[in-house]
Amino acid sequence: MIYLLEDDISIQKFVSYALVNSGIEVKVFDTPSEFYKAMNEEMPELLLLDIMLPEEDGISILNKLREREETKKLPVIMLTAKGTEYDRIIGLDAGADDYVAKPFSVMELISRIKAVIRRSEMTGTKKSESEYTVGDVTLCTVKHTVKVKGEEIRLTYKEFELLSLLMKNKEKVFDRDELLVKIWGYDFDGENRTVDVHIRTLRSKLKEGGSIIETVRGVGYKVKG
Amino acid sequence: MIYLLEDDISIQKFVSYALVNSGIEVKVFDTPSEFYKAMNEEMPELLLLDIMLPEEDGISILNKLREREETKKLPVIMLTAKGTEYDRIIGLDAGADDYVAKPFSVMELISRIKAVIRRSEMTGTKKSESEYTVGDVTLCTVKHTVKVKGEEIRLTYKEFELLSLLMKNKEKVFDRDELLVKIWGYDFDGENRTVDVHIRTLRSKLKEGGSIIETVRGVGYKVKG
DNA sequence: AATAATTTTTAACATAGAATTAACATAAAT
DNA sequence: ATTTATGTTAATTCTATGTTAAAAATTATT
Repeated sequence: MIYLLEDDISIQKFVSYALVNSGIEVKVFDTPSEFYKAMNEEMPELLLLDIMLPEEDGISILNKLREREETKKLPVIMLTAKGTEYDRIIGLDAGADDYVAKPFSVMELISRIKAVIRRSEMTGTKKSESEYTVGDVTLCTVKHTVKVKGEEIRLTYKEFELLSLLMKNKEKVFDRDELLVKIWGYDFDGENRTVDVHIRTLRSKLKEGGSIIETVRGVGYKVKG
Repeated sequence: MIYLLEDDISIQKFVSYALVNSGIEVKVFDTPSEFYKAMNEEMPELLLLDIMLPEEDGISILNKLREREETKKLPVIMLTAKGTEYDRIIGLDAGADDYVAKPFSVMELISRIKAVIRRSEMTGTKKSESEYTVGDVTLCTVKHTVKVKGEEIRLTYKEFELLSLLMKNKEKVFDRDELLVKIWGYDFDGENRTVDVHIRTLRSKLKEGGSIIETVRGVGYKVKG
């Protein structure tokens, strides 16, 4: 779950459309107060924060977040109006993890979000957050490695993403279209069955560990818990 | 992690921008009291200390630091207002490791910081923190040397920084943008592929040792553990 | 200041590796 | 038994990275 704090409606629409299409959940807030309220209920994985906002500017919000222990390490990407050097500096100064200058492309935003999340998983050094184990299979997002009974398995990019998504959400069934959107992106217009082939190579590469991936006939695939 | 104790906002911004761009973490403090509080929680690698401060001047702070056993050897660089001979002398006298006169350039500051840290690593004789070995490759940040099977390899600045970052974080995958930010700086707006070329020359210079650098297809590079 | 040497970056092309498709095989459901 | 969904395989297409050399920028030298 990602939070977007942005008052400009057109950007709100653009961003949430882009993210939802990429299988990323978003909650949008117009004002800092709404955002603060939500933060007390559920913590997002990442915050997209506009610099120019009503009530209170983005930098000030960021500073507050960095002061509180619970939000100190929350990954934040700043959305800056024109990518001016000044915005850049103060954004970074306050400890943003990245910044994106408007106007930005969907692709750029998505890849930055993914990169920041990967990095934050890394620096968190919370093994718990970067390492997932199911049965004999252990996956580490930081090192980008997968081990089955201690033996390292070489996976390609898509294979890794696929396994990683399934393992992070074990027990949950993903249908093929969902997987396509989340891993291949909304603009992928290829065959559905591509997923099957990847599942097949995954199972075969994981050997004994391959049995953690279950076929849910008529629906899709899941990793059993 | 470096601490900056400085009340002038423009210098705060300038310095932290410069450091973050060079992949150095900074925490900024406006007042001595904030700084002292932080010192009890986490000790920095180095302190950038302005001479003119509210509450208590820099020289006095430095003297206090030198009195306490835990902070006796903390590397300190003084920031002096005009670089007058007078400030210079008392700053050094109190045991600063270096001083930099405002206004200073980014490059100057960075290189001084690195020099002071390098020296302090040296006298500390903490081999553990200045020398890294992976496979046949040994890198020493103090001497700024790299050896493969005992044979010394000449690396350029960027090559060294790159190898050093990867070796200090072995197993961790860095994507190209991350490497660009950490080594080239935030404002580098060149090609992504520049990284590849440096990786290539590194591998080739390291000969047999080059195999410690792994390509993680679709993501970036890492040094295998 | 001019020149030479070195380092860094860009750009173009080559290649290895991965993703996709399509065709056929097999197993589950009706 | 027939239909439908998934498994399997291998050829094809596409993409990321490797590689090279030249241009640009930086630094050292005269």
